[in-house]
Amino acid sequence: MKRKVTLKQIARELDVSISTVSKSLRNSPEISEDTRQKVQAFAKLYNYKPNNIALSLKNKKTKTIGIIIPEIVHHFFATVISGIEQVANENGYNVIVCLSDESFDKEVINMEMLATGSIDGFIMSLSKETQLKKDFHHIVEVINQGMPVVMFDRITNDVFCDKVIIDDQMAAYEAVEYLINKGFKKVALVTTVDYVSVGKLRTEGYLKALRDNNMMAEEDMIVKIEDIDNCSVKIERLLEEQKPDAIFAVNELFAVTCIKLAAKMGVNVPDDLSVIGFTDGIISQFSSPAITTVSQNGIKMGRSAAKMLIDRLEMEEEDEHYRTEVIETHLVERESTPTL
Amino acid sequence: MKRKVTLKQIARELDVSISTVSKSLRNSPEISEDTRQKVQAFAKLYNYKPNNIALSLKNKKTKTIGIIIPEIVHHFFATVISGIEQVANENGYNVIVCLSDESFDKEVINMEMLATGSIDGFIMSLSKETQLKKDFHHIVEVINQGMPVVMFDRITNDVFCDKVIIDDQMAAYEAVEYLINKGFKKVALVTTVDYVSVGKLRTEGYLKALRDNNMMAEEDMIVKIEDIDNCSVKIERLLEEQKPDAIFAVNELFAVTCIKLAAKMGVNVPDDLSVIGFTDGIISQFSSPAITTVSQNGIKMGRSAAKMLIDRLEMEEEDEHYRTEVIETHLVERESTPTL
DNA sequence: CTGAAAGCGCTTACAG
DNA sequence: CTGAAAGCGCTTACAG
Repeated sequence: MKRKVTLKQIARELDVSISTVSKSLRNSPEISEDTRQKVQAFAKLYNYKPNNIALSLKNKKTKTIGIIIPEIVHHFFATVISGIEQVANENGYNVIVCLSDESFDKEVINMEMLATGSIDGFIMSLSKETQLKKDFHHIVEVINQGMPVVMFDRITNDVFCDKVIIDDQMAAYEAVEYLINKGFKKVALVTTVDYVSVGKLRTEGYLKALRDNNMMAEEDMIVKIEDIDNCSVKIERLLEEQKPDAIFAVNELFAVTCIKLAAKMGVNVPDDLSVIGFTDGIISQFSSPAITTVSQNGIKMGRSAAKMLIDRLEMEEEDEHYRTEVIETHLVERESTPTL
Repeated sequence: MKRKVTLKQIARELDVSISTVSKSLRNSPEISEDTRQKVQAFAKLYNYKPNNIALSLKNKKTKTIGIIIPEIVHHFFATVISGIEQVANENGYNVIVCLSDESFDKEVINMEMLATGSIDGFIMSLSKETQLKKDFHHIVEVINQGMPVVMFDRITNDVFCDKVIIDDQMAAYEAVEYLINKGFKKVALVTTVDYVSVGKLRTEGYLKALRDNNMMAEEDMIVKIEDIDNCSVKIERLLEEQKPDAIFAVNELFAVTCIKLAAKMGVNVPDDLSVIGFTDGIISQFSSPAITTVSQNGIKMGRSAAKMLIDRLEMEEEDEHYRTEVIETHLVERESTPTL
């Protein structure tokens, strides 16, 4: 077992000073061609690599990005990480991932843990609990300490920082209008509880689309789901009692659940019922029928967030001007809506 | 903007030495009750937190685990990360994630990048290209430097280290035997190319199950898929020409693809064709019909891998004895196989 | 051209 | 009880 070699050891071995070794390896012009070559050859032989931690301490930057997301076993978030990782890698950054598990406390703990030196900046999406509590002191604090934060998807307007979002309201509006234009008269909504920012915005888009088309929004046609695990009853009741001819669901789990429950009740999708989901994930692609959905390009969101963060990290002067980037969405037509 | 406060600043502020501040905060008995309280109060007021990087350099451990996996947009791997993260968190560790993108070079680069001080140990699953090349020098090197590595799922026997796997061959054997016991006579296999270790083992399990039941393994009943994106032709040909009554697919993507293609050809699952997949992911759960599958508990594998790594990191003496943990699997019966 | 010194932020054995 | 010193591994302004 040969342990990692340090400058000190090389210096001792070659009988020169540590400074000389360091400078040689960095090709400083101060050093004679001769010693430089000698040192470099030796370093190569022993596979010397500078210690990242020492560099971080010295340079006061770690070249790593902290990501805090609610969960990773969720296609959309995995997709965003993938995008972040691409850009991070291209720029010599690493990525450290923490999961809040939708818990406020875990989000706070993770942020504090990372904020003390481990990373240069954050990319995050709020936990449900944080959105419910509307307590963002941990984020504001980090920003005040001079550490940049980029929020994506589940954001809040109460914190000033860079953001990457989609236009949730508009995207929902377009999806619902698409259904209306197909001639559907009873378009139901399956959405989240209101405190989830994106759910709320998508709900608003739904309402607006109905309004603009002179259709009444009926309370009974809207199902708000708190917890995916026991949502079946509510959806079944919707299908039975309201008999909608189309459903707009604010995520793909809701959409596929609607389709499965409909099938169980003998309601055929798309013949008797059309369904549009949100987030173009693996479920939408592979469910039968494949689900028409609002695509939300996670890779792109991740790449964009990483770019914004790195730009800010490598900026010369501080810039108090924050940007919000809106990633475009579009409707992916598949089998859960009629083809003409 | 109030920047992070350091021991030095507290010391200056309170007009004591840095050592005194440090000791006070760590409740050293050397320090008088009086100054200790004073220092602690002040530190609390200014929200002092020791700098992780400085601690890492001093202690020569970073309390972070490096994860290298082929991709993250893959339910199984996301699941494993989630399990690792749980145990890491419980033990005060962070998790740094790198993706090899199935590329040997990226795997090597990422390992070297992390190995130089950033982390205390690795948890990894090999990229396809690495398995194809059978070049593991980067892993051996890291281990020789004294940095522990735990491999999971896609492993190799050519490297000595801790491992977490399932018994792929046995699990496949059981799945195929299950089909045979149901009375199916023409059980086809949809698998990966041979160099993917888990694919190969599952293939062997399939062959053994046939053999043990006095059934002939026919070449035409076995489809080996290199690349998911253009596998349709091969599977369609299998369905058309061989008309299997059951298919064992070595992952859920293959399984769902078989079902979708069968549906397109008017072959009903499970009435005309039974399908069993592998890896109990989101696709198996939500596809229609839901897919009977060999569950491979990613969370458990992740937890176990993290536990093994942390145990080794916190072990007093070096232990040259490596363990291989086998996580149990079981068949989850769903709609793609007959119910009786 | 080379090396000693200071410093990044911390801890701890040792001296006073 | 307090503080100076050494050290983790590195870089760089400065002296010689």
